Amino acid sequence: MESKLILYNTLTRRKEPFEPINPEHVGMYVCGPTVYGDPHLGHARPAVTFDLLFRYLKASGYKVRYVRNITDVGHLEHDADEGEDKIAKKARLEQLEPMEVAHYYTERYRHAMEALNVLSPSIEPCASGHIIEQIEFVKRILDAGYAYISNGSVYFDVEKYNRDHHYGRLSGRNLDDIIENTRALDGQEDKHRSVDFALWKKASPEHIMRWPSPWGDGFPGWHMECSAMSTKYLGETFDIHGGGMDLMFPHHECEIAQSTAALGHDSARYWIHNNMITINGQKMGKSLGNFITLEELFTGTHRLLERAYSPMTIRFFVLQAHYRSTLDFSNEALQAAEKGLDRLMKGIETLGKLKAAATSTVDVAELEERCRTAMDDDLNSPMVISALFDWVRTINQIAEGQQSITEGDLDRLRATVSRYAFDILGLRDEKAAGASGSDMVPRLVETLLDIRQKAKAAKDWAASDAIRDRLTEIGIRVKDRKDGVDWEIE
RNA sequence: GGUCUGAUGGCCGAGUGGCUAGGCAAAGGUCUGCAAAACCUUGUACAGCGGUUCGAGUCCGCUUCAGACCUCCA
Repeated sequence: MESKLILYNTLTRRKEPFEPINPEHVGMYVCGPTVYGDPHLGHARPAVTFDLLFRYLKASGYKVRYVRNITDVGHLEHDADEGEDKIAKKARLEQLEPMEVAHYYTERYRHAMEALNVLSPSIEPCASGHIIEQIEFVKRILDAGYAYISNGSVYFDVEKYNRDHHYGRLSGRNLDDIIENTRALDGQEDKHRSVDFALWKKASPEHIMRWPSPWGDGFPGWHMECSAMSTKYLGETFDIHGGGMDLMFPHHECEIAQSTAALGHDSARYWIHNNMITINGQKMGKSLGNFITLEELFTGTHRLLERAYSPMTIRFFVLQAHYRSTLDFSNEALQAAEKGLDRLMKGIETLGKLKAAATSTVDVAELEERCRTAMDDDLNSPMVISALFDWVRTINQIAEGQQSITEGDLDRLRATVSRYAFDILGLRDEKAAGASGSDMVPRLVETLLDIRQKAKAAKDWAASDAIRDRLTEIGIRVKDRKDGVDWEIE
């Protein structure tokens, strides 16, 4: 397994060569969605980013076990309704069983992911299905002496932990700063200190989602599921832990503390964080009221949207920026992405129709080399796209007869383009996919074009143009080449 | 206030010491019976000031501005 992949590790704040624990296998855990609302543009970023990593690792020959959780237990709601679980709250408002809500939004999430051509992870565990594992994990932390029981809840003793380890090493904080700057919240009188966080929370009588535990009826704290489920499916040490940058603190910091307390060491070796999507330079967020759901994006039904954008446009838009940069949303940027993607897909269609020649004037190996180097350098998908665009130009030049390519080179070029555009970037030719199923249309078009060619040969421009105009009307663009005619669906 | 990012041409967005990123938009041209498509050409972009260096968008310092996290958040 020869790989030169370099990944930026948030833990060390630098790019490091990726070396899996087991040379053949990679274990990867990514924080998935909380299923109490529709998936939005923000969900697309980590989903596509880690899909890219998943795809690239697989394409590089690794056997990858990719675990992405579904948070269906809900987190605590601190603002309006004290201590009420988010999903329970939603359920109460919509008069549904909490699991009904979770199931509904899980399905919505999966459909959106499918539309974005995000591969299904190897395992998609939900928190509610792993209560036992979470209770066991809490017990281990208690046994290790880094937690305390208080009035039916279990809290992590951050101060004690920090005496033996460094609480804040992922996010670059130290405990004194955190203590100084932590806002005092209501309803936390059971905690010894404000920085302590809940491992298990006692359920109030009206709390719907509850499970029995050694400490009484309650529910797991919101950092617990990731520690418990990653350990269960990937082991006590695994390769990659991913998620959005906003989860770095406190979520991932607490995960590290929990694992270190229970296991004696951090479980993940490479911590990878994707940056946020912004709207007019501002973070997209529920509280800001400026978030756009994926459904709204696909249908164009949001006041900020000039029109609908296809799932592939969104995917391409995300891939055109490096995952560690913020990506600013705008109609203009999305429309540019849409046109760019169109150009790329048309280039690939043209590639499929190229004819081989006796000699090559192009260096096919260059593309593979550029793409691999770019991906190896911390998943630089914009550079891959840039290389592909350069080759679209070359492909068009070949189609125009300005350059030539041999049969062998053509095969290699097709394989490389397909590998990077489809297998690794995960793009999909939506138009071609929509038109497939029957070859009636192509045959019909070609028949008409044959007639037109005869008319052209006879200089019957009226007939020739009539055929072309009628085809244009129904969305088929006729392209006269040097040595014949080509066409494409508009 | 603490911690941490970032500021690139009309727009989006790569690039971390010297070599054209790329896309979109714009202008001119080529090809064509006319178109379309495609191709070619065109932009003295790196927030400001100072420093290091033979050489800086790229390193260092300061300034200004913006954003994120510190509270649920992808």
